Amino acid sequence: MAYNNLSIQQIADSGQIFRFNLIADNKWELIAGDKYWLIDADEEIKFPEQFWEHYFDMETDYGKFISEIPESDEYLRRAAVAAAGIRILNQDPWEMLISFIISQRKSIPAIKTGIEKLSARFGTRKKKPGTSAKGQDAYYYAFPTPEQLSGASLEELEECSLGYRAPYVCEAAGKVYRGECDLNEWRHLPDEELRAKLMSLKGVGIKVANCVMLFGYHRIGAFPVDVWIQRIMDTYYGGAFPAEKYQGFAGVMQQYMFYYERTMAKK
DNA sequence: TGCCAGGTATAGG
DNA sequence: CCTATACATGGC
Repeated sequence: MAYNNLSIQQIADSGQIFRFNLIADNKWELIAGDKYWLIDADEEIKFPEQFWEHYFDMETDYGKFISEIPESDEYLRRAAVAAAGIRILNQDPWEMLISFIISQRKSIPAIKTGIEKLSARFGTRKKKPGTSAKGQDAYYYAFPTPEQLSGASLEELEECSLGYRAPYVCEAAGKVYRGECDLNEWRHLPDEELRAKLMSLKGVGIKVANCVMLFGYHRIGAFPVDVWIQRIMDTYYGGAFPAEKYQGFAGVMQQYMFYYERTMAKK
């Protein structure tokens, strides 16, 4: 069966995930935590396990969100049409926390490089399932666990192009590994308390906290404001996006705008 | 080749 | 409370 509101390319380019890359014509490689999936976008999408179906949030109707956009908001309408295949993935809070700490003041390609270096250095090497790849290409590196990353020295972290963020990653890894920050327990917290917990970590401000909430805890009401979203708000919304119109799912609109604006900028 | 990147911590007013 | 500034390093 074919699915609604599902575009591999749009999701891979949406900025919510950093280990989802085009490796050949319509062939995409996706690594989430310690899992790997080689997707052939020429074929009809078939989820290899239930894990991936939930990961892609297939239980949620995104058409319903789009239908909530008023006709009067022409900009958001256009954005939603252009980005209608985006879904908010159910990613791992730990991976999102580290990834978005790294993301500050970095370009998306540079973020990806840093995460790959971290994974190659501290993550577990695993065989790629479902491919005939040979040699080095037959393996991938899982995202490092808190235990693996907390074992890294500050110097080793710096060698992964983390720059001034290395101490932030070091501290977060230690606190999570030692259980001072129980990211799974935090799943039960209401939004405000969760945000406060995240921001108690050094290197996590309001924007990174909102990204971890949106992408790692699936709090789709969270609305991260970065330079792109700020520019959009200034240009089209007089400085403030009317998030109250999208109670509980403003983060979906954020993704539509972020993707659309960046796609337009490339042309 | 320089400029800038999915921001944040910190100091000073 | 609010604003200005420094910050490491890669990618284009």
